[in-house]
Amino acid sequence: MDIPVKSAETPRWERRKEARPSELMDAALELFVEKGFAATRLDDVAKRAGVSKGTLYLYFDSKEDLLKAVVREGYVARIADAEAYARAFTGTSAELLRDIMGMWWTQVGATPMAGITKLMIAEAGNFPELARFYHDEVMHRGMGLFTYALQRGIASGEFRPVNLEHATRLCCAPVVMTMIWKHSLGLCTHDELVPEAYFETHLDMLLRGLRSA
Amino acid sequence: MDIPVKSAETPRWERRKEARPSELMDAALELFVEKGFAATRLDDVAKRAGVSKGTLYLYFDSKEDLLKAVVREGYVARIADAEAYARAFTGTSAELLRDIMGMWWTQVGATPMAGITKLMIAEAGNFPELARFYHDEVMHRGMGLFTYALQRGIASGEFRPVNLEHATRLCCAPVVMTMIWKHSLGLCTHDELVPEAYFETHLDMLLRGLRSA
Amino acid sequence: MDIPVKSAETPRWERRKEARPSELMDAALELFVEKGFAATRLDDVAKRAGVSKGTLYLYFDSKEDLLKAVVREGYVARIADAEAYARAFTGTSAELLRDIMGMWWTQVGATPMAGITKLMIAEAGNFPELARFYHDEVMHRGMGLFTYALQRGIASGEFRPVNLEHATRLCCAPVVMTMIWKHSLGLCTHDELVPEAYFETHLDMLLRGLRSA
Amino acid sequence: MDIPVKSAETPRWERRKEARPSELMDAALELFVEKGFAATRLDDVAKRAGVSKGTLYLYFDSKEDLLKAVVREGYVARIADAEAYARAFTGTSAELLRDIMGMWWTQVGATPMAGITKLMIAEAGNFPELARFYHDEVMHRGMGLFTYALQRGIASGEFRPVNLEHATRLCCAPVVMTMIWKHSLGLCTHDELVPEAYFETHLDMLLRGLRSA
DNA sequence: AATGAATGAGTATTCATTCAT
DNA sequence: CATGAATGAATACTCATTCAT
Repeated sequence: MDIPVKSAETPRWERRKEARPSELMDAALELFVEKGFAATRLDDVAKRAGVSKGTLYLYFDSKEDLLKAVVREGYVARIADAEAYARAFTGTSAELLRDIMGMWWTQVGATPMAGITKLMIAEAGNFPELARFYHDEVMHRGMGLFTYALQRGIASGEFRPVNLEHATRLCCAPVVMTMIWKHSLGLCTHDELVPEAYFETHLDMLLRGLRSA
Repeated sequence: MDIPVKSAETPRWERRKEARPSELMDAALELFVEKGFAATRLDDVAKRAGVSKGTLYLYFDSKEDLLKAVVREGYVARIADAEAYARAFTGTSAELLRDIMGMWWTQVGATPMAGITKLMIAEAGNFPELARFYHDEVMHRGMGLFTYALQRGIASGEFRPVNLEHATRLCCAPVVMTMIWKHSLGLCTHDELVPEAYFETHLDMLLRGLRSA
Repeated sequence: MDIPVKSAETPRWERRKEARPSELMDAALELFVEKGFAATRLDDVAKRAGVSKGTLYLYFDSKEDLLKAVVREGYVARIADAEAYARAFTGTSAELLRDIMGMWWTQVGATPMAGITKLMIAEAGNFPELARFYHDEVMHRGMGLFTYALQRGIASGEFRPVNLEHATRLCCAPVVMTMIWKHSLGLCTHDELVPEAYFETHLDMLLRGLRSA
Repeated sequence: MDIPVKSAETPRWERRKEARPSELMDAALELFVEKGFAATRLDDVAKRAGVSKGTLYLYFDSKEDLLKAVVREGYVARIADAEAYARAFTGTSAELLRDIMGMWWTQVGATPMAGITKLMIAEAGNFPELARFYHDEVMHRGMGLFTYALQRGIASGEFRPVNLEHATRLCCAPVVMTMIWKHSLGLCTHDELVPEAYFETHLDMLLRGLRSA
């Protein structure tokens, strides 16, 4: 049994109990988004996080469990923040729509986490339970924010009465599409699209469409 | 992929010889869309098409080749038809927008082929070449139809001048999102959404936003 | 994609659909007996049977399934034969005992299958379902043969009345022990023991103990 | 394996310091016997002993070393006691046989240590050196006790002359089998067998078989 | 053309062992 | 002494691909 000589500067490992899970989830997020669930090797996740493969299993029961953690961790807090913001908002509903959309893009759409949406779309068929969680806790609640703003504007007479379900989706679709696009087909083109400007146009058109009278 | 010339007599057991490739692609399409590329087993594709796994390799060089064929097959001729339709159109640009959207939904969005879009989004990262093909030959040309209609309306004074790139995307986003939704998260809920009605609202809002003056 | 040049004399594989399962079970029996269940690698089983690891999975669902097949296959037919023999036997009960014991040793004890007994003892804790099968279908039925002979001898007055349960076990124990011994501790000594002679002594002593009056 | 000298004062938390090795061996014995060597996880051994996995390595060099310690520990002194008892015995040889068998069962067979026999049978193939130790120091010496009693009885004319090797094994087989049974297949049935009564029958039959004249 | 038995590279997962704290 | 986070070698199992029939 040979005991390897340890070099002074590279300890074989280091205790990181608290930091590990999020380091691992960060690494996993990047790879899952880039390659998809199946094509991501746990070896690579571990390597990117700078640990051995075995270490992954100290924190997550399985590859699927890791995916779940990434998805759950990524979103929920952010949505709750936005809900609180909306409830406390006192300006016009048009401003509220603009703010929600802006926060969504800044805090999610422009971050690596936007890839989660693409991921969930790709894997919904393979993880029905997770898909339902994502649908209920992320998509539905996220869309609820827009429904709230629209309803608020209609109630105040700021907007004309419209089908809420439809209008909600019309608010979200361009944002979601942009997030998805960035992580899929957008990878193979050199888009000139500036999301912020695009969303300005979106809001402009939308508000014209919602204007009462 | 050479498809053999069919001999003059057609004994019963040979009946389907030239139908094989598309039967296989149909089976593959369903499974790729449902499970994703990696999670689809060629065993299952073959079983669904009622042939043995070996037979797949008579028609396709590899799993990847099958995916490419499925994607390429999916869009053949349809866009060209729509392009011809648009060029020949003589009504208002609003009507043209409505027609293009309607055809797109009817001929693609409402068919299993809508799943290809989801598929490409999921696999774009792993098959850049295929993604580029899909982007250039399908998405870009498809979006070009809307750009054409918008440009036509602006030129005629029917629409106010808007950023064409942005407006094009705003036209498409709700349709693409609906196609994707149907094949992913939509699977785990019982949506009440009626696409046709939704697109009516979409057009209504859009045209209000485009109205000149 | 390089296609390897095939050498004339070693086809990469050969169709053996009928013969495969028993070839694989033979190989597995040897290794399971020699090394135990856990220490046997399926790679080695495959190699010993002259096939690839994947081929194993064409015939058996899992390592555990392979073990079950080996155990089931090994025994049941032999027991049924012996039961038929006993029922049809017309000589003295002492002769029947001797014959049963002789057949048991010749057809099982002296063959590699004796190792299954050792295997089941080692793995009973890990495969309760299999252990129960073995207990019910092999041990219990095997012991039943001796019970039958003893009962027959007592009924005819050839043997004195004895506790049947105890006597049955006393008949079997030396035979089972010899089988187990051969495949465990016996491996590390150079036993002079000649099983046939030992069983002669066993029968001689046993029959003295059973003699009526 | 060095057991550190215990310091004079014994604070409460140190109380068990010198008991550790045997607590660990007790835990290991139970698990090795129940699951076999390979299927026993050191994590579980440590948990059952109420220590961390690392602690195991303070006392034992490896899993194999632990097994060796468990086996060696199991028999210590007991055989020597029985040998002394036999040498000093002054009654009939039949009584001596009964006593030896009774002590063996009471002090070993009926205790968890009986499981060691099963363990060695299961693992003899994988640990030849340990198997040889167990064979020489336990089985052979244990059987020697019966050989001694038999020889004594033949010399005194109490027993008829028999093949000593054979008779010794015939004495032991039912006892060993009962120990093994209890820890393997016996686990999956509700045996009515009362070992003490069974051994009475065994001795009765045996002595009838040994009776001179 | 079609089959399906056989292959073997690829990967998720386990667990004995190490060692900084 | 004791801990438990970290390691990485080992292995069961999967599945795209091949090719004799």
